[in-house]
Amino acid sequence: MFHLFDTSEGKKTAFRPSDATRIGMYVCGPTVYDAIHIGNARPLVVFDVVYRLLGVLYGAAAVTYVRNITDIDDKIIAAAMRQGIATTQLTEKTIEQFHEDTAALGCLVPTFEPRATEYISSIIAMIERLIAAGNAYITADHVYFRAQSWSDYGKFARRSFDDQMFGARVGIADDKEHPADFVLWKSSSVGLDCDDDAKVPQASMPLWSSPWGEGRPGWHIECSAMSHELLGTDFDLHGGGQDLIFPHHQNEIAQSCCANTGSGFATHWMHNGYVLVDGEKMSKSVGNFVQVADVLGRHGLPVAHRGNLGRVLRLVLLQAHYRQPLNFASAKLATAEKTLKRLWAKVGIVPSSLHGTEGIARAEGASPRATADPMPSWASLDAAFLAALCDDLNTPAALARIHALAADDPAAATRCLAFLGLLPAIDLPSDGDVAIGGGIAQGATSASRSAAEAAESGCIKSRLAEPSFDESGCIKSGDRALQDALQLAAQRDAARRERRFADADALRDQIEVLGFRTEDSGSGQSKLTAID
RNA sequence: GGCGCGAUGGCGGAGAGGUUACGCAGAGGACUGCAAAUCCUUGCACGCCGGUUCGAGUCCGGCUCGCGCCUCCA
Repeated sequence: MFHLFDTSEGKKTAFRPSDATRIGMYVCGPTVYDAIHIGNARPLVVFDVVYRLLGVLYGAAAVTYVRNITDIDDKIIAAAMRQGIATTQLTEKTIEQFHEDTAALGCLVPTFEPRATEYISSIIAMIERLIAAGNAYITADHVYFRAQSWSDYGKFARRSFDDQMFGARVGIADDKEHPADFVLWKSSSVGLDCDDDAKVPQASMPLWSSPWGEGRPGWHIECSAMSHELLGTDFDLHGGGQDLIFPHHQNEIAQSCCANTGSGFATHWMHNGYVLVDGEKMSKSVGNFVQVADVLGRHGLPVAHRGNLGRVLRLVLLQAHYRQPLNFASAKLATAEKTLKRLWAKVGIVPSSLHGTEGIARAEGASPRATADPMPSWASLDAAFLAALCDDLNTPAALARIHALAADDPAAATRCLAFLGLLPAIDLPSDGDVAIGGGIAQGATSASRSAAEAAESGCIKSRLAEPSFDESGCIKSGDRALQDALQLAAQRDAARRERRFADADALRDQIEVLGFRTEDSGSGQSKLTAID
């Protein structure tokens, strides 16, 4: 049984779905005005593992995973204005980029990925119910949720009205009845709520008509509306970053419980810890963020090569327990890359390269374990591995188990790696909408193909006996440095054969200048590896 | 002011009242013409002060330092 630390209870509890054949899971997705950074990537990866785990425990078909896209927000409007484009143009572009990033990170595609703009009528209906019930009120420019109208307000986030420093960070709008009230709907007359110059209402603002005039929804209401539409009044698990506990999730709960009579909303809540930089929270406003695209090579690489760097970042994110703060540093990527390469080699997977350079690895003697079921069943997964994950998603312990397994049961280790989404994927589909699968089942097929292809492609052999370098067909004809290095490697092989070791060492130095490392194997075969 | 989190070996990072976490780096060995890779072996630890206990990284109390949230945030 899966045990998780439930934010609403403040302790570890058993995950008890109300109906084990219909499990609903909702995770707050991105507001699409800019590419995601590593802090945003953490919940994507963490809850992807939760999704996989629930799929294994209850059956993939039983789990409905909803991860929304917030495509209407004042920051989006402001960013689009700054760039001189329509908001939809910006959101489409950003969503495409987002899908590329999540695919590189090895995340399965959620069951539903609803967009706020597609649920405006549900949002309006919910606001109407809140007004009718006295939980919301209308001012000249806004519709507000009346926080004090719900007696449990603040309970979830453990905050009382009396103890708060209202306006600690942002100013309090003067048409509110109480500082804790929050916006459900903004009329078209209200300017942008953002830091830059576009604070006045703009003609180009996206607008929807409503009983309160033309306007746009507030921030929290869309998640309540979408989860209600797709998962129903009550569902099993709601997740997100710790910074969403208050106010976002508290407000979602308040809205949903008030608008849907008798609702308890989500029964379990999980929140991941922050990604830090030099001990401080990574955030856009501080400017200390690293985008996922930066890690993947700033779009300088073909999509096919970004996947494995995404897997490296995925490993970095899974190496710490999800509730712990994670201090990001590029050195962690280097360490994780080394760890991952070794693990793959140990279980017999040889990806062509983690980087964009034409990588060369020798596949000989290393057979892909693609026969292992890449998205294994409950029964085929190592029990200790599964137990670690079931213990509040202890991925570091699960990874330690994989290391132990790699030595004496590579096939089992490979199944675990596949389950965690840590197999190489050098040929991700570029169209993004397929990513690595439309669900757990497809994800499996695709991951298996990737592993097999990883082992088969991008390899080249240099033999002492017959130095024929293009037999594998993996050499890029246009790659001068590689061709030169291979020539030198042939000469070096000959020199070694003739025991002219001084010449051989000199040749090795020359090859290194070209960017390749020479490695000799005991069987008299040499191999080249691209130096990072 | 309120609420919450963290401190583990050189680094990262689990665990948790008595027994190897694990990874990376280091050391020694095997292998190698030399390297690399690989394999084997190995050293290194629980912020500070008290307390409970036969026994405390682990429980209790206090302290120090760092961080987060209090209506932008994943």
